[in-house]
Amino acid sequence: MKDGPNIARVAALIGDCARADILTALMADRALTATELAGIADVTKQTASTHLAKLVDARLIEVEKQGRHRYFRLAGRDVAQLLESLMGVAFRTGAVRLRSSPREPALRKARVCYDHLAGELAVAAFEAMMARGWFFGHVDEVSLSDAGWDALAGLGIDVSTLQSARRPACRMCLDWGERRHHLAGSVGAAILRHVIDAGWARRTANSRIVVFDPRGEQAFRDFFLPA
Amino acid sequence: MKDGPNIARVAALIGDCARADILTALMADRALTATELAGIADVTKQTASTHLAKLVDARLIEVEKQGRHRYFRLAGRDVAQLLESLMGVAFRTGAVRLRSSPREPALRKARVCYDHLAGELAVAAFEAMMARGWFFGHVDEVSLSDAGWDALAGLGIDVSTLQSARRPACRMCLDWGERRHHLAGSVGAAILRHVIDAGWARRTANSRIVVFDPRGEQAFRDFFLPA
DNA sequence: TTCATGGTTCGATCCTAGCCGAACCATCTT
DNA sequence: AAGATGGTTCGGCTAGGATCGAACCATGAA
Repeated sequence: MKDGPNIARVAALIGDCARADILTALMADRALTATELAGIADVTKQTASTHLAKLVDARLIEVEKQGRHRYFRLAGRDVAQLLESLMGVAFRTGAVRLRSSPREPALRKARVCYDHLAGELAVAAFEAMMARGWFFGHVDEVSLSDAGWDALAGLGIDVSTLQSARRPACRMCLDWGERRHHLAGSVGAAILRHVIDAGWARRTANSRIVVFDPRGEQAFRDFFLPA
Repeated sequence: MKDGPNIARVAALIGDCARADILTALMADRALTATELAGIADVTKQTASTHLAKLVDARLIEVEKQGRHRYFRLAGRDVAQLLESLMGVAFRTGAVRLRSSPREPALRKARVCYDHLAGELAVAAFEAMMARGWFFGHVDEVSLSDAGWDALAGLGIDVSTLQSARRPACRMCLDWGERRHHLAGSVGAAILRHVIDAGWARRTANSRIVVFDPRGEQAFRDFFLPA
């Protein structure tokens, strides 16, 4: 009957509550894992999994594997814009839904990601290190430069002991709070170890939050984020 | 869990094929009656009636009674914008509707696509315009050049009135029959309007076919497809 | 290695919503 | 008035798809 793009297929995908919740969350929260999204949409993991598969298949979202996690994000600007348009219309027509979502500031600031540091501090530190030329390489493959090697030695981190066949020394890891990368790999793990061992911060019992004490945060900033 | 507008409800409304067809037909800025829309969506009157009631209830379309007819139109610019966004995403993701049935030759030659001209003539005209440097830009973003501006002014089309923040003036639209692009956007719509207003061609009642009369086709070719 | 956790696949259930036939109402024509 | 046409409402049928329990695979931790 018609030619042109099939808008019904796309709209129907967004037209399910669970999937709409997922997409909306990805608009605000940047990159999230499948189980997080299942919680947000208030469905089981299985259900979320099938929804996510459909969204990926339709190229509305993209996935990035990282270890046993899968991080999902919107596939492009046009999808975000489409969602905004939808919100505009939904708002004008009075189709509003109210609920609230508290968010943990401490978790956003600094937390553990597997065995390395994540959060605002970690992202800022990584970007500063990059800017100072401590690393070279592309997105997937990053290596420590001589300058980086020396700098870390100044912290007492001996990089030579971290070289291992089993595990890359440096890796970039997508930060779900910031949607930018922070440092992973054995060097990233060594830095977290140093942060804890030097008494700059401590890990909390049953959460991933890393609590810096004021002097520790200052020391961290002095070293990684010089003005 | 979430707050904000309920986008799922709106998206689900558009997510039905019949309703999507109805909305798409209404994008051409013309008010259509219920039975016309039933024909376009290829459903019975009853079915169309319930669909239209839902769309009106959700304030996506508006209705105007006139005698025993009821004329429907889109409820606002935001709805049109939303539909365009949907088309953009649907097009990028390759969700295009296949229709393999043998085509009427008239339909293949010239027809209405939303609110602009499609078909062999439209594709040829667009390619000739490109070749003559009336446009510049990439695939997704095309703009009118000074030469194009002047040329259209020669037809009596004042491009300055077509500039709108809501809608791109020029867009490329894939012609399903030809598998090549023709011109969409407000400039494309203005050209179709001129073709009709100048008496070069007329739209048919219940189909998308555009019928050129011989002299009109000659005038169209003289202007857009000079030898 | 064994265990725990993140994620997927399968099968079955259940329910929504689209669809149409038929009857009905409303408006114009004759 | 009767007839024709545009449009709606009602009831029942049906298909598609959202959902979850359970079992399964993959990866990291102990």
